[in-house]
Amino acid sequence: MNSFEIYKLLKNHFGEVGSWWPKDGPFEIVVGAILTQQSTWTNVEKALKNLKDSNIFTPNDIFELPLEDLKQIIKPSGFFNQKAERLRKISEYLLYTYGGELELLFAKDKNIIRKELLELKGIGNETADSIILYAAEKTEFVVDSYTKRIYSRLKIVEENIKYEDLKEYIVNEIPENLLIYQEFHGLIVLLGKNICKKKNPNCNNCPLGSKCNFLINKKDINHS
DNA sequence: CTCCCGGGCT
DNA sequence: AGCCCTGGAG
Repeated sequence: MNSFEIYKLLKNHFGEVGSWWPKDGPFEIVVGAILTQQSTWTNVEKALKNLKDSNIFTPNDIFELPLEDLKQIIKPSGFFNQKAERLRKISEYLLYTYGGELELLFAKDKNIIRKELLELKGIGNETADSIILYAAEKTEFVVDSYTKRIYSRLKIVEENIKYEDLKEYIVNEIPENLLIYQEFHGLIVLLGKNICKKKNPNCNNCPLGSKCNFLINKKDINHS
């Protein structure tokens, strides 16, 4: 089973997820990408709502906000000490380098954008790719822990495959198309959080169930 | 490998 | 009470 078949099965099961990432402007996507690291989206939404309620919308708004205030505002998303400092640094960078205009950064080639993003503390592979895919809207595929878990349970790749290797593997099996990249990652997240869960996976309702023998393998291990 | 951390789910 | 969450840095 190749990645495009997986995509189609997931889309069939979950339906249209569209571009999936909430789109209230590119900067909010950047902020959301930082806040959602190792945190649930429901908690991120609380933090994003706090930001809106405090009239914080731009890199300038964040940079001018006292750090302690920012920490309190984003607290629900967890890791708030680190995330506040990183958001502040990133806002400062965008402000000084691009006058706060993300479009100036996004006008560059996606490989350049990626390199620049990765130099910022707090932005690693997945966050950089999420920003490029959903905020800059360029065809950069996003891989995450769900993707790794699903692909390794399907026995398609090894469990500890590197980020870049898994990304390369998938990209070579699907059309280079923005909406497909955006949707596929969204569908993988839906599967990973609702069905192919870390503990107690719901294999009975899995759209990939017939192609996957994760539970069977697990039982074999438990019986031996 | 360990720390960072609140909130939701079980 | 314990586990997990759309990671990243040191």
